[in-house]
Amino acid sequence: MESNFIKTIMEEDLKSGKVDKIVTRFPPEPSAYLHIGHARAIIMNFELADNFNGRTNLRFDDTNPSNEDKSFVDAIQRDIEWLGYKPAKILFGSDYFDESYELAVKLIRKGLAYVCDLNADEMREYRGTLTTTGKESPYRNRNIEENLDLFSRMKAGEFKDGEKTLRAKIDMTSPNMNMRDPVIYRIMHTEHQNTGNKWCIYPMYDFAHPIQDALEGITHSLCSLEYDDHRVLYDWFVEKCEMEHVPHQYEFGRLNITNTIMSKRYLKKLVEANKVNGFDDPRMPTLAGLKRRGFTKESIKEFIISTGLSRVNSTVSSEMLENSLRNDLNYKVKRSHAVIDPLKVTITNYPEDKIEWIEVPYNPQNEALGSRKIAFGRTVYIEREDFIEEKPNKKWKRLALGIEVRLMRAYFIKCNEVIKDKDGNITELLCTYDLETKSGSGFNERKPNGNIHFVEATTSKPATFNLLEPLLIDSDSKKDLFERLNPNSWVTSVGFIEKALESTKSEEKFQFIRKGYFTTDYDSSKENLIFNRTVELKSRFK
RNA sequence: UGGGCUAUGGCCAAGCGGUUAAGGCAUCGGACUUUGACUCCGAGAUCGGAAGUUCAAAUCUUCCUAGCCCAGCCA
Repeated sequence: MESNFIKTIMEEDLKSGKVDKIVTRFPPEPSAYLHIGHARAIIMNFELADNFNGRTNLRFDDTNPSNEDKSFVDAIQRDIEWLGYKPAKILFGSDYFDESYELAVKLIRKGLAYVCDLNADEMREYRGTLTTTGKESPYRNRNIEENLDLFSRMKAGEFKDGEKTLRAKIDMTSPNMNMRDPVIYRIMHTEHQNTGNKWCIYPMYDFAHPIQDALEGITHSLCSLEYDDHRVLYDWFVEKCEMEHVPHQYEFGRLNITNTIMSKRYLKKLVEANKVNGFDDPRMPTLAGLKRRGFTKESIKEFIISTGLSRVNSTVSSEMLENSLRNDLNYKVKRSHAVIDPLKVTITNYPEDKIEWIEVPYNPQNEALGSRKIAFGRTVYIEREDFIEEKPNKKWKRLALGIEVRLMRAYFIKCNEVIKDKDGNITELLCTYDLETKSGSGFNERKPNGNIHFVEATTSKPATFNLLEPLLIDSDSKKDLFERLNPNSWVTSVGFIEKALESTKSEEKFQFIRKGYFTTDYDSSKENLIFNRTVELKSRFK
């Protein structure tokens, strides 16, 4: 990882002796699946700590049972494991409910917290606005005994939701809204995924988080920019609760990607409205979706690292993510032949029943991947887009009427005739091949007008290709999300793959030559082959 | 005169008073090529603006401008 401001801070803290070990934590709220934006937080927390031989905890931030669900904690754990990280500890905010209750009592005893009877509307009024100060709650000066009594009765369930809150007594005139007597405990008669019905009061994030960090010995508590002005509150709680260990919060900018929805709320809406097939739909920017689509953990790490870390909310172009996948897979993966949109070609001068098997390395740039044989015969399929009747210009490096191209790893073929149906659609090409031009023969008399890939008709296997594009197409507006959806985000095409791939297994990755990187989908089987196009190849054409 | 944060090529991002201002993505040239892929060469910024401090400033100061965040009993 290259230099960034947090890494610099850690180096300095280690050097000055402020800390002797870096301890970070990743604190997701289990209220949805993790997305690529979270990957920045995960990867930075783990990599930074690891860089200094420190450690990282996973702590589920489950202080609001109305949002959270066990299924999400499981999904989050799977994703982190997939990325290859092992938390030093797996914890829950709810593990600290007893301690935080005691600390709240401590604040009351110190005269720094009070039970408030204002309802939500009243509290909003009393809070003031961005430009006007707030005014003190009439309950602000209850005596300590009364506060203690009321708070224990809140805990005991004597009051209804919203009837009372516990608030920190700070400063209603502070220009920082967070300091205007923030609520630290609210009443919620809601069952918790971890603690069941033990509690009916739950701590707020601003109170719970610093305490948990302190209790856990976190040294560098990383979060996103919007918590910047919560930091004084964070420090206030650590100080007033007299925490032995003093953690520090550092904020970094969020990562956005062009054409990508990065909001939990929207992702949930897409799933709930059935606009996608669940959180792991291959079009989703969730880690689970990216995995299914074919992204590797290595590519995601490279992307995050290469994107850096700063105090700017950045929007990186999606090409950068795609590039990281291509870089990772280029030498790593088999390169095979697949025809996604087939056009039948008959080689009229090739024997009727003959099939030739030609030995071809899987990846000429990585011999370790071995080789297989590809078939050639009288009938083959090429990509429909690789043929045009009349060669439009000298740049056209594919087939055309009267033009000769090389079928990769096989022979030169020349197109002599185009067969069309009554609507004028091309249904078949009649070509001739030249025996002398066999690949590897050293034939050098003529140059073909390009090289195109193909698949032999009788030996190839039918396959479905999922051609995935961004879910979001309309970048410029603040329009409703559903109006910005790309109607072509998932186009399906039926074509053929070479025989050697017929036993491919779920998640196996390939480069289909000239067509892009593909991954065998979870639902694929030998009888029903399905591939997801992860990304296309780069192209200078067009 | 609410408060906080940010500003380096199209997009990210190093840089922390003295370097020809790293690198990646994108773009544009060119070489190579049985993938219009890969690879390889080559091209581009004086650092939001204005003043100031200094022998010397992207790096320090001041003012200005623009953008983002904050008025949940969400996180």
